[in-house]
Amino acid sequence: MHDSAGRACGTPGTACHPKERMLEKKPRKSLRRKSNAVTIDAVAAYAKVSPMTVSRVVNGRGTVREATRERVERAVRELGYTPNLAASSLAAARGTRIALIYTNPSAAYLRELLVGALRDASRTAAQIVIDSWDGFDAEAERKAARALAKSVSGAILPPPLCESRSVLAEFAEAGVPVVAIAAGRADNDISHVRIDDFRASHEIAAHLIAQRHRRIGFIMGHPNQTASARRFDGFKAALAEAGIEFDKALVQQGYFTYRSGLKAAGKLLALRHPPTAIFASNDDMASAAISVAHRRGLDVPRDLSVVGFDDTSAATTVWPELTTVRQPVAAMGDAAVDILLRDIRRRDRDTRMVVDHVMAHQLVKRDSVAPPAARGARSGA
Amino acid sequence: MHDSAGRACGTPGTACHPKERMLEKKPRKSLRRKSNAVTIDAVAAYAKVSPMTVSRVVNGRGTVREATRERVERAVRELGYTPNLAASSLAAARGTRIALIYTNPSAAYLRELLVGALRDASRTAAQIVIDSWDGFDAEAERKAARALAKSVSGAILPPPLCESRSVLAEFAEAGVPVVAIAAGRADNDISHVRIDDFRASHEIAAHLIAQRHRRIGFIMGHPNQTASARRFDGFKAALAEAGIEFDKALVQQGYFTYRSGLKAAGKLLALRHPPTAIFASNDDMASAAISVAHRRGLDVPRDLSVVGFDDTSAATTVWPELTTVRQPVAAMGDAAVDILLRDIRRRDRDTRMVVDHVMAHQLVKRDSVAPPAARGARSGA
DNA sequence: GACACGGCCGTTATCGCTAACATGAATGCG
DNA sequence: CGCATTCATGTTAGCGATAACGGCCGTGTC
Repeated sequence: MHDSAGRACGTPGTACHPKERMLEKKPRKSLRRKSNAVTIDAVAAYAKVSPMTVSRVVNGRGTVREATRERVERAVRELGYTPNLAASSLAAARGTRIALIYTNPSAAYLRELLVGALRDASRTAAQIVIDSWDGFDAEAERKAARALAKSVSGAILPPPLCESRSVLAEFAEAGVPVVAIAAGRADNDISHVRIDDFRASHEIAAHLIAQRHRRIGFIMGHPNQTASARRFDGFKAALAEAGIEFDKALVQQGYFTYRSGLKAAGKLLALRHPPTAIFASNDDMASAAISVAHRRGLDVPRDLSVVGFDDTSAATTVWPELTTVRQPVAAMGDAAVDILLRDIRRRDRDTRMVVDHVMAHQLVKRDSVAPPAARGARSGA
Repeated sequence: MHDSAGRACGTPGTACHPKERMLEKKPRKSLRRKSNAVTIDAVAAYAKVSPMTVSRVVNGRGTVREATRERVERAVRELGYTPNLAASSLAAARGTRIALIYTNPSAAYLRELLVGALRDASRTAAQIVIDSWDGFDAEAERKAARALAKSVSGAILPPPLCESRSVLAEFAEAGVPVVAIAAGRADNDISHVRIDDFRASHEIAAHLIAQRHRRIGFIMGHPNQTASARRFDGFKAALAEAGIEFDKALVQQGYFTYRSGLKAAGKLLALRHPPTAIFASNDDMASAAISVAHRRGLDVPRDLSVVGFDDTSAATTVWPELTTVRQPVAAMGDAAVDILLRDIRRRDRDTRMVVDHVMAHQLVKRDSVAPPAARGARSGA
């Protein structure tokens, strides 16, 4: 059936005749070779083993006798061998294509994620393909997921996509492993890379409290993202721990947009007893809060402290610069690719590998926080 | 000498016996395949051509009849084919790695550029490696360039790196083609992808003038970027054309940062005869201008119109949203990769290919511009 | 002592793609 | 009209690595 192979074997003078074979081995000179890099064959010859054994040693897979391993390792070292990633991932046939899908996320956020993902991808010869599903409705998303699942062997889903059950289901059905970035709660079926939103939120709220703030306004994140609730919980916990009564008049709904932050901050500052600090669930809304404060003639941080969340570029393009929580987004992208690759590789087993990778966040103190002014200072100014 | 090979051939029952070989050929059915991705063979079959022809079409190399090309292109589209990067670069043995280097650019800008570059890269099986040279001095840049030139076969340089003579020289010496993104003036030795800053600036200034603005403040861009001067020239040309006398008191130096915009706008609005509109050389500085206006109790656009430049995400995260000039940054990234690949491919000739690709910009009208209020309206409010 | 079993390592056949060469048709030229 | 050329496409042979499989050999096991 495989006609070229058949023909080759029926033809005299080819590989099928041992004697002739040896002869024709002579004119074998790679007319193709361009790179002068050392290959696995060179190492194999040097160590007097087969290329396969070298591969086993290099990848630490399979069983190799200690003496052999050492011989190979020495050869690798002495020849300065570096595996060709392209060849490796081709041969391993491990689908090496990973989708990164986004739907209108914060620009800064996506950029960081891409930077991270790419850094890892170029190390491991993985291929990132990005896809924008801006403005897709649920049905379109489902379709796109189904189509994409056919051509990639892994997918990275930043928020808010990672919360979409139907998209997740589509990938799961196709057997394509998925990593959710920064989803608030761990879903048991898929891998996650995230920070501990609760602890981070708790920390920054505690920072505000340590500066003697007692009336702290809170601007919530989008209700369809679980991270929002986590951040709110962390805030409340910090309050409770400090023995501060939770005042729900100081909480406003936001949607992670500058616009929504404007509205929420406006309401907060129009209160008869306005807060002395505002904790916004992301940097965009925190920027908006600063803008509103300025418009009302308040100085930040003297009259009002403001903190954000994420440490996106918005945090440093406003003035004063925001105190916020840094998410290591680039590292998260890196980690996501790593997890996916690992999972894809061990696809032989039926065991799907699910990891929940929680990364360290960092409280970044900048200029938007100060102790509250003495009572009456504002009207006196 | 090669003892393992010798042993194998002397051993009975192995590949050296033709008969046995034929028998074992039967059960040959790709036991290997794991990825269900669309391959070049699938496309070839669908388009009823050989894989080689598909390769030619996808890579734009060699000669293919127009009709055939279209058939293949349709097949590619309908099957959703994406070339396998690993296989491609393995076969071609061609360095297919392209560096994208950045030094602290606007986040939104880089993201767009990456998105564009990657889109093309995944189409053409190129591999993008990104590198950050944040905070490098001239010497460090030179060193990094030299090192990088050894491992990549092309480089994309967004501003301000594309203005660095020494970096350019380093790549040129190594024979690595370079594409400068959005450099203001075309350098004759390297390829460029940019918009016509002069015309774009002229256009948006004319828009302001058409709204009957006569006193227009201008915030300049960073003096070390040639695009800044181009934008300034376009502004002045529009003024001259409308017969408006150029008033240098209405021009302030800026540095493309929010912070510098704050200062410049502050000076402009503190003037005895403040402008009725401000033209900032980028969106960040325009956002700052809005912030300053708000702090002074001015309504935008009623009391002050503001326009920006670039249409980065900053343009839509402020309120009111900015009227600005849209640079097709993603498309520019795409184009840059394309140019590089084309150049790399025809490396056989000694002719270096230099192109100057000027892309179309677009005036985006949003809510930050209105005709100037009647004199005295502000104090009356 | 025959047979099963598992550690160690070699052979083979690809992975998906493309450089180089081969082929065949259309065209040019004297 | 024959033969060189060019154009358009197919064929062959790998690129450098690994999965799958099988052979050899020492160890148990009954």
